[in-house]
Amino acid sequence: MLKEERFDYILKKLQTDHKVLHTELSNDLQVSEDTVRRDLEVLAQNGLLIKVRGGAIPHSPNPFAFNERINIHEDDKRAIATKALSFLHNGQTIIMDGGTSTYALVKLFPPSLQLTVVTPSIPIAMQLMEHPEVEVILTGGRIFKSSQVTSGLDTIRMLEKLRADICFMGVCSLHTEVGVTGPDMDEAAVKNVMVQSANKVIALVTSDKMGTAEPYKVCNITAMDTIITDEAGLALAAPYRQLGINVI
Amino acid sequence: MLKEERFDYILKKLQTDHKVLHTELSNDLQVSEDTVRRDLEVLAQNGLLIKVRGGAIPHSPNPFAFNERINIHEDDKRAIATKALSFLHNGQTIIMDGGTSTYALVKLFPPSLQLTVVTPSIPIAMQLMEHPEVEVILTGGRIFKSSQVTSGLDTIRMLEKLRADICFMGVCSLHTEVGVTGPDMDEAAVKNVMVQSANKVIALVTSDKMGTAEPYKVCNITAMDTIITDEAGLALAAPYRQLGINVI
DNA sequence: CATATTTTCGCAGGAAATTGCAATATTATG
DNA sequence: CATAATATTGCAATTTCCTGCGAAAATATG
Repeated sequence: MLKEERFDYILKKLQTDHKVLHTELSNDLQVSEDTVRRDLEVLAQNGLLIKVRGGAIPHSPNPFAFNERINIHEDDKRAIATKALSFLHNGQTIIMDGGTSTYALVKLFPPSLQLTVVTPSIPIAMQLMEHPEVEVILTGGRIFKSSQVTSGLDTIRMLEKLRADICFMGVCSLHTEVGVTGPDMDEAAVKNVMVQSANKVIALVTSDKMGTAEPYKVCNITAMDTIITDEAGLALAAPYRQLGINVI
Repeated sequence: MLKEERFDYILKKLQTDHKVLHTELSNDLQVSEDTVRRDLEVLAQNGLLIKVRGGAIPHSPNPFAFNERINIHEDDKRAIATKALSFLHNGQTIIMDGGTSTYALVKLFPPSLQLTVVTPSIPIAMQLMEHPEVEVILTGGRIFKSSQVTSGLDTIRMLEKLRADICFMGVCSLHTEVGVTGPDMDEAAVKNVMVQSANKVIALVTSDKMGTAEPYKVCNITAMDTIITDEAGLALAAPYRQLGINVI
């Protein structure tokens, strides 16, 4: 067995279990614990995990913002993303907002899908770089380390010039009267431009975001064409539907 | 059996098995392990696979997957990066070109360094997102999947508006007469703007890039203020020094 | 067709990397 | 503080890698 295969195994196990133990790995890989320890040492030096006594834990590139949230409503988000897939067709230009729901969506892109994706999100851009058919355009600007998106005037300027078929909106609070809101002024401004630059706006929201509001307004709720949510969210769908919004 | 047939077999096996071993290939192809090793050497140089101890693994489409990053520990690049560090001071605005040499440099940033870094490189942006003090500005534009940088008009426009203290140039060929050249037209145009937007230009080049040229011109060699290179590169320094360029 | 040149390939021996083991230090925990 | 678990270090056995060399095959050249 090649050393690289062990690395692969360790990293995969780390991703699913969120921790690895010397003893377990020694068993799984049929090598001594010393070798496991040395493997972890190498991986740690490359920033791929963090060694701790007895084993190792994952190293989120961005401490506790993005990668933490990603596992919280994993199933819900995947369900939402699966519904969203049916809106995508070859040749479209898509604006993909940042956030874990939209990230879950691009992870589900079938390899044959041909799209142009415009996004301010670095994780989404990275994910799509592995995709053979998708053209990726990253909006420029200052990086917000907590949410791993670019923001600011440059971002807005690039989006303004754009005309997209669909905009998928990520993390936002939805409220029938307050509209779509976010926690950051700059990001809210960016989202606002996204909405304006797309023919159709689809919000991906877990139920815990529905009926809530945050300080900065993105747009009116009627700017949304479709809201895709989870089981619990559907129970709250009635008032949105009355406004003519498609909730699925 | 022709060499090309062996290549074919190796690549096919690599695709199905996700790894190949010297011993296995030697058996399958009925040639010595030395020959297998030389074959893998050729394939690796053409970027078709990655040699590892005992065999080879596929060239992962995922850009900075573990196996790629791990081999970045080339001493030359780290030595170059270490020299470059001394040019950095708190408060500066830096343009950081893409490439493995510049990537090696940002990996060495001490945690206390306070900079604003403007870059078209996604790996560099990702690396710096983990840095507590560095402000990161990513230039927007279409992503070139092979080199992991943004390029195009939007990139140029963002860089044009900028005034940076230093620009660190990455992968480029240097030639005393032809100047600085690169393999891609768009990227060369972007690099050209980088050079113009910085007060001082520092090239990070391994010796194998010195005295060579590629199709697209970035700028004259005299636009470089300093060239940082490895041991072997210093031996080729004389003609550059005669032009008033600091070579270290 | 004969000869020269280049390419390919296997082999040998020394260099380097990998791995497991044992001895020793360090840390956690009651 | 004592004891057990875990880490580190040095070392040796093994495997793998690299280099130079020569033989054979392929190719070029007159």
